[in-house]
Amino acid sequence: MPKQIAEKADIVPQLAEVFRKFGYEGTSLARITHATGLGKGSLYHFFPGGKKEMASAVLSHVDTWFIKHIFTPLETTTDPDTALGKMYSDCLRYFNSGQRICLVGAFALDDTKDLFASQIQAYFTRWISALEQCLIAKGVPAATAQNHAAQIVASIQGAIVLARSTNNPDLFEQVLSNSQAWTKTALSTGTGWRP
Amino acid sequence: MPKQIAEKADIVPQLAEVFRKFGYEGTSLARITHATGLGKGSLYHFFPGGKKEMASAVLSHVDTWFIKHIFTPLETTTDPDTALGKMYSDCLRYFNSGQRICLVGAFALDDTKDLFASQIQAYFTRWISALEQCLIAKGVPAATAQNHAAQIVASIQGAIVLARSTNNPDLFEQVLSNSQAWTKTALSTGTGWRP
DNA sequence: GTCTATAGATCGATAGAC
DNA sequence: GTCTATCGATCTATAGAC
Repeated sequence: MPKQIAEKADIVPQLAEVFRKFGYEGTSLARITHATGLGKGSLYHFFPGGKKEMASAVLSHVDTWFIKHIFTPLETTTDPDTALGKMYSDCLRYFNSGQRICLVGAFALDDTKDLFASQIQAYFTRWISALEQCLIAKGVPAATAQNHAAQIVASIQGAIVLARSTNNPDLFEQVLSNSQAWTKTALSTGTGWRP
Repeated sequence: MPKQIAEKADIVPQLAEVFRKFGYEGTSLARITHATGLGKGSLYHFFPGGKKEMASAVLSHVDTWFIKHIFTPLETTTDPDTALGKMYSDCLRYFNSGQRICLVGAFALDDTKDLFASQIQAYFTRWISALEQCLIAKGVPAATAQNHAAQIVASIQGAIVLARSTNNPDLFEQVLSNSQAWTKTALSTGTGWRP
């Protein structure tokens, strides 16, 4: 018989989906109790800091996932092309072709940003930096690698917006596919890396 | 002496900044009354539909601005390069180097999207379509023009996220500058439009 | 056209029984 | 650890005086 006792590790992913769906302000404790099946008493037992601590735990959970599956592989790979391909395919699955938003990016777009500024900043600077290292390993000049890394991350974030707005997951895959092709072929054009 | 009577045309831009700052859910009527100096009675006089009608009016206002300054020039120009340059510079100013968000894009990232689905979809499909026409006029093959148009719009939307997240407006300008350079030079590389 | 007063619901958070 | 009951604040929206 399964234990009746909830665990933080089980709750956080459920919280994540609620925050994803309604945003930080739109997420009420009533919606959380409904989604998790836990009363407010239980929630405040796990998260004494209330809603803010719940959202912060979700951001940390997201960050941990990206560190493991995206950032570290990019930073430590000896096969940049494969690492890049893995990033694109992992992002495609994680963001479910743009139907699942990036919570960190969404929080950045209103004053929720101020509540979680350091977590949001750390996530994106790490992503861009990891990608930059991988591009340098691939042979991109160090002077422009950061530019291109930012370009790629921006494309992914924007692709989520477009796919949701137009209700067209194909648009997400299209933008990522273009971005990937551009990254892949840019080094083999004779004149070297171009913007 | 200026008339004491408020006009919708004066209120909507003020509403826009409130929705931009706090998002749809985070925008309360109390915050709106504070920002506009108008009581609830006045607000409901102009917007009988309440908060939802206010947000809808803001989206229409944004859409009208983009139709005039961005979409129509792209669609009707006989000088594609100049039109593209104007789009980039207008976006740079409008989004204030990423410090001012795209309200349409922000609304698309949570369930607010469902409330304004048709307005959000119309905005982005028009933007991509206008850009596609301009790229075709520039000589980009019709088969790939839509892809590249989506890529550019995604970059701009993502650049807002990045600039805000990293608290670095330079990143916005960097991504837009890269995107522009890529668009500008892609046709003059001998092998034609890539990727 | 603008205001205040207020309704009725819901908000985040707490207290205390079990 | 989980629940219900409840607090005070805030929410959107309305009513009605001026």
